[in-house]
Amino acid sequence: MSKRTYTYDYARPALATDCVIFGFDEGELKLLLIEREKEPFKNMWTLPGGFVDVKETTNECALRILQEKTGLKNVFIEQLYTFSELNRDPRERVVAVSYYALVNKRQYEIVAGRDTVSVQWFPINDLPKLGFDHGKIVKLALERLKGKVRYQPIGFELLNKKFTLTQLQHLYEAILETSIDKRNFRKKILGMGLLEQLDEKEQNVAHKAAYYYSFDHKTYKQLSQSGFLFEL
Amino acid sequence: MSKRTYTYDYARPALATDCVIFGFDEGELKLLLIEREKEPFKNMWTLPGGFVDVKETTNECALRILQEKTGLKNVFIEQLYTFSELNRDPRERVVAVSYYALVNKRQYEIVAGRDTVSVQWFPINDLPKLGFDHGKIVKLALERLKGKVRYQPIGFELLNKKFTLTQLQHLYEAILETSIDKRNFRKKILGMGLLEQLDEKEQNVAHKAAYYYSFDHKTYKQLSQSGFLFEL
DNA sequence: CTATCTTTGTGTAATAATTACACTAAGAGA
DNA sequence: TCTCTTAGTGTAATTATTACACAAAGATAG
Repeated sequence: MSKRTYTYDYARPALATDCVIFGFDEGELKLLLIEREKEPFKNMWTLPGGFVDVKETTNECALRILQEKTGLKNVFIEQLYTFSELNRDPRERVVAVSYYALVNKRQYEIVAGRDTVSVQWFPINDLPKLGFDHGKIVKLALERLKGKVRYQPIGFELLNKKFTLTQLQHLYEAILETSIDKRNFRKKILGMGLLEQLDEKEQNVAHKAAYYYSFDHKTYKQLSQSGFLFEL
Repeated sequence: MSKRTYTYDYARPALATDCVIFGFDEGELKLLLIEREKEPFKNMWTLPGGFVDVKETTNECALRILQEKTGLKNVFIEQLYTFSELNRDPRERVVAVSYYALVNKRQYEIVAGRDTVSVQWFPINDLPKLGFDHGKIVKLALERLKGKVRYQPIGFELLNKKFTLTQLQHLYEAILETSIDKRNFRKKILGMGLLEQLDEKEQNVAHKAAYYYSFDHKTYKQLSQSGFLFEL
């Protein structure tokens, strides 16, 4: 492939995306980080990120890089914030559009891809020091997740399609960092009429088996169009 | 000034900012638009926007362009969303970081600046057709404003430092597109303890004069740090 | 100077939402 | 069959939200 260059009348910042990937496991919120293979921040942990191609949207870029570097595909992402401080990348001026992803950990194989030494889930309360300004991005993503999870049913992206009410409660407790009364939680979440109780129960548990439920996306879509607000 | 050019190994999108400017007057929410002097969209109404200089943050860029094109300075802005669709600008690939601004209309002189034929306030319910994808940006900004105004005291940016409770109520009614009960509104907003009643009343009104109030930013800061949530 | 007009400023009762709280049922394993 | 663990359930007390009407102020017009 022949090398070519691109010339403009004015200097342009490079444009990149970075992605904060949330998972949920063992009652804990986790973050997927990658260990960099190259400078800068070689062998340090960072968010997966990379440069935006001139023929893709930032959304497409975030999804592509997620797959290239971690093996994740078809995940739920939302734009978070655009970071444009002048020295956030030591190489040159890079403006980063950040995203957060909510991933069902069990559903995917994690693979260290291009430019990455390794990929690993970290508990949110035990993160390593991150390269670039990624600590700041993670902080903002957490705040956003906490705010959003209360009035939009996005938490379900972190669980299996079928889940028990206790799993769902633990998820909310982990994200919101509170404890929730079991009876009140069930009353409220079932009262919205958005969970469907399945005929199936947990298996291989050494105690009373819980029913599985699934989130009814179709009904939610209808209701939210007619002004209904999901609110926990 | 000699012309020079900038060369990179990979093609880069141009980076710009666009700003949705909200004002409030005569009980109505308004938007400040500019009429473009040049192609594309010559003589059409658009949001004030322009390209990011390689030595400024997008925040700085939005503030600079606001001043250059409309004369507004020192205004409250917040980042909204980054738009990166491939054909949003007919000239070339432009990624735009959008902002919204809340402006006290009375406090500033509006001046048509660089590249602008004229600048004008439009009622939010009677906007002209906008150039680029700016209609979409305005729609998102409105949604964001509606959501945010309920749990952050940002509405005050649209009013004078001293305002009457009726003015404040009308502001909320305009943004949220509802009507609010006067007594319940006052009970709630005064109950938060964030408004200070001044010794001054309205003047030159042909009816009972209302007391002026001001928002106590200092107390709000303290309270919000200790977990208090403004919520209307 | 009196009557009229407009808007301010105020309280209470009815209803709805949220919180606090404890025991039985199921089922695996010892 | 006993023990252990978690599932699943209702009610009363408290708090928040809603609905609603009239006297007081002050300018203006006659």
